[in-house]
Amino acid sequence: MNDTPGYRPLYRQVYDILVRKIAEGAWKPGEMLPSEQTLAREMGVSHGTVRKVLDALTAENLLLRRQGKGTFVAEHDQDRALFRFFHIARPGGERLVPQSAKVKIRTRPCRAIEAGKLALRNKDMVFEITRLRLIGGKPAIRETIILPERLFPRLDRIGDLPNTLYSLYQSQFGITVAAAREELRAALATQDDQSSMGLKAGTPILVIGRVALSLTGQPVEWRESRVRTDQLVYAVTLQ
Amino acid sequence: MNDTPGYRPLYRQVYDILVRKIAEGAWKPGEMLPSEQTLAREMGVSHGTVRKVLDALTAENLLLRRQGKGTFVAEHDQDRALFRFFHIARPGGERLVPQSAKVKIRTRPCRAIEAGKLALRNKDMVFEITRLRLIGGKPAIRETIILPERLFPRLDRIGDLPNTLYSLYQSQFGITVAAAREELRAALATQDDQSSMGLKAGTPILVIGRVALSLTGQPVEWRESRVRTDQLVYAVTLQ
DNA sequence: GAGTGGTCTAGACCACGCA
DNA sequence: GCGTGGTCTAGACCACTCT
Repeated sequence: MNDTPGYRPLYRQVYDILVRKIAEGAWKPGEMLPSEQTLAREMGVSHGTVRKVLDALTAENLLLRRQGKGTFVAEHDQDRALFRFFHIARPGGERLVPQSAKVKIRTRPCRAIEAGKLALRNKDMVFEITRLRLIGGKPAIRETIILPERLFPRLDRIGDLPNTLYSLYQSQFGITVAAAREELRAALATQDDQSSMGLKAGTPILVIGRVALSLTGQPVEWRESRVRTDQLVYAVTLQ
Repeated sequence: MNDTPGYRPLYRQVYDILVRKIAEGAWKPGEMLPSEQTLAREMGVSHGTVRKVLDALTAENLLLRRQGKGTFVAEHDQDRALFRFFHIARPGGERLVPQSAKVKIRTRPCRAIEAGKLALRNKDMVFEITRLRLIGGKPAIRETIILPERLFPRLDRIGDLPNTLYSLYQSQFGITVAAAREELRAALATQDDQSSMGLKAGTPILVIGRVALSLTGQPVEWRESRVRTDQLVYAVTLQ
């Protein structure tokens, strides 16, 4: 019947249906899904098959299950989810929550490199957010964030952008960041880096480029973070 | 009855038994495990419980399952496993296999910082391996690798160290690297960096520190990689 | 006590690899 | 044709949460 896979297991079909419904907002972040029994009945499959899918989605941080309570759509401002995409830490591993300062937002046509990262056409309009992030009260990261205007209508009308943007994307625009690709390299602090973060000329900094992907795999944000790493590191665990 | 977990599900017990047996070398890397049916019978649990555990171990890259053939202990020199701990790539994502050059090995007492990373006592003996890594034929990474002598007896008697050390650890010393913690920061190229990799003074480089952990969570290797990132990046996917 | 997820079982049938 | 893993089912019982 189908051509690409030739055959799709039942649990795969159930998986796709649930992901699509979550992406469409059939259940909002934080809301409870129907129980396993109910889902199984509605979809005409067994308890075990539904369970396998719910377990997989939980492992992917898309759902949250609590015994005795129910299965919930994961929210970005929850516990560990906060640090899923934030990897700056003190050497040794201690993670700190950064504050945002000097937040600016403007609208402009996207540049070629941004069009490539975000799968836009040249000159499509984007929002450009720039901000300074403080760790322990001291300037530590300078960020530029590019968002397609089409996906975030009237973003610039929002008064105060919150510290954790991904919660905003999710609650205000129905966009859940499900994955990200990052590329890291070393560079020298520019003039702007130096004045923003109080660095001397010739200081090396860590530059992190990130493409954030939605539930459907669509690129929704391009971000460049310029980090001073005299007191901080980028920490990652490989398993 | 127990205090810490209070209760350990059956599948958790089966999981622990299998990990221990693999760590002890009951089955060597590349060898086939008994079939699901056999394991279930021997352990007195059901097919489904064994299956749940084997699936989990497969997801952790500890086992490899092939329909129609069997379940095998994963090897480090297999396909995707090669890149599990190697994240240097060209911008955009293309991964290249690095070559090793100028490999040197010596024995010495460990330093305080290494003792901390590897949970050694001060002055425990370690092997220090230094090497230059070439990507596309050009010097790109300078590495220092510290190994506890106790875990790698007579490592210095091995003539040619292979390009992929983790395969060697596994095949010659029965040590499987199962996870790693990395910390990245930016630094300026040292004199040695400059002469080894042909860099100018004041060039920023990426410094990657890594502690590699065995199946049992024991730290077995400390490594520092100094990477030129004018043509390369450190690429990571967050999910 | 009712409803939820968590564990565990027993068994059926399918798809794949190999001799 | 046999043995392997892969899928799917139906049902039992346990553990947790809330009322």
